[in-house]
Amino acid sequence: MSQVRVRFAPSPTGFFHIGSARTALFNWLYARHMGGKFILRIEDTDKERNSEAFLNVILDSMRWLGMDWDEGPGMGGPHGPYFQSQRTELYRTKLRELADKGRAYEKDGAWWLRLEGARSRAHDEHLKRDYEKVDSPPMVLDDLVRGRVERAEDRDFVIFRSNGEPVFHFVNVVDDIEMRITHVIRGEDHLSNTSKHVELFRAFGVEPPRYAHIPLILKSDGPGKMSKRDQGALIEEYQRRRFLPEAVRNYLCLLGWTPADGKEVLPIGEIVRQFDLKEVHQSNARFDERKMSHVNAQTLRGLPAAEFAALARPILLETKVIDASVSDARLAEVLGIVQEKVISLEHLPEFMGFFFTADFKQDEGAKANLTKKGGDPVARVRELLPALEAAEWTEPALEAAFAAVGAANNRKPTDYFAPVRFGISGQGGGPHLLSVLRVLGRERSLARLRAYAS
RNA sequence: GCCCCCUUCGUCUAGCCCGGUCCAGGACACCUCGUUUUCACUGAGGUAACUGGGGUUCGAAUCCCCAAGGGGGCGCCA
Repeated sequence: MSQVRVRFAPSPTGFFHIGSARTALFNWLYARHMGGKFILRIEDTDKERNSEAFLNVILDSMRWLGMDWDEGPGMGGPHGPYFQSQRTELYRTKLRELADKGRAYEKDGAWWLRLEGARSRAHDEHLKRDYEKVDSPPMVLDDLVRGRVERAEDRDFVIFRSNGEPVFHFVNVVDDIEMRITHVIRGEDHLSNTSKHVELFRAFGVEPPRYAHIPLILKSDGPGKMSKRDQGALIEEYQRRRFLPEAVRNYLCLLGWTPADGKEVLPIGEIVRQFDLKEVHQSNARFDERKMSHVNAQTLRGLPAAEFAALARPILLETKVIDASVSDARLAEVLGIVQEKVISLEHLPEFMGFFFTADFKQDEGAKANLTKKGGDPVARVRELLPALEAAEWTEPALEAAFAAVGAANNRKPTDYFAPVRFGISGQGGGPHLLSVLRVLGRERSLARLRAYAS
């Protein structure tokens, strides 16, 4: 069997949404799994909306998600150019080829594909009354994910507009032929178009590729498939919100495909190894950002500390939580207790800002919670302070101090936890309190608690 | 209107091809309890589904038919 060649063929509209990303991803996965080629072809035939900036939206997101292409923009390749806008001469040549064969004809200034046999609706006036069903064997498509699908194309259709430009179906097929595409993996919204495409392949006398129509991604709330306008539909949003690209990619894989062993968070190499079109689902999936967040959090936790630090430092610098003077060692100390609790890099600044400044914000919700519980947090801190001041600054010793004060005041040690946390960080949650105290350090911790208690 | 595809917990799904091991398993979310914090961590539990109706069969989530629901396509858009 010859080498697998798949392509992703977006049109640069200025958006790169999650559905396109998933289609690209499945193509990429299949190419990598099969040791084939992944081709990126830009369908920029629509001159109205076509610019370098729009193209870059796509290329940036592709790179961010780690989908590298073997042929296409910036890569070249033996079947270029990879921009349809540069292939217009080819399309004219191919149209002429069909016309010469009698498979294309002109009508109203446009060019139409003539279907074979009785199905062709010639433009003769007397046939124009339209629609009498023509008995013809349906096209049988053996789709790699949907199995046997039957559909008959029963009317001629336009392949070249009267303005001289070819239509999508035509260029798509011509390019797939020229680029030797072996498998077409695309959204189910193209399933009904496939009969047109197969007709075109046959008209050219070329064996059609194998098709795999993958399920669509539905919007998380209302009806219908996800569109550019929906919340969370654009890849760049997740980039901006500092999701890990590998986590977004991982989640996208889960929309329409399931790892055999049920382990959902896994490295891309493992996904490439396991992925197969035969296991792609047939039904549409609803997008769920909460699950994607979960995948993100899990992935974050699994990162080696050095890698986590390399991601965190620029974010903390940018948000002025730290400045360049903060050493790697100090940062590592703080990140060490933060990494397993935080769910997104986006939250890092607010989550750990208090380690680097005493001038932190007080969380109103947490504050309300403190008093709602009935106790007086300031009084608790006052009761505790002497014991902390006397304690050796290690977690076991601090723990013992909490216990002793609790016992002396007939309280649970944990009654002191929330007030202390709030006093030193202004927050209601965070890493384990004893480790926060340890990492924050004795002087800073005590100073903040004294200030809080007064 | 015509055509095509799909249909298991709220959501993502396993199981369906090769009917009994499924009073349906996992994950997210939610709830409860625990972990020396109220937490986004972590641990243990819990609520929750085979769209409906007919068949076939000793037996159906699994096979067949119909209906309903959902999605998509029907353009000189891509």
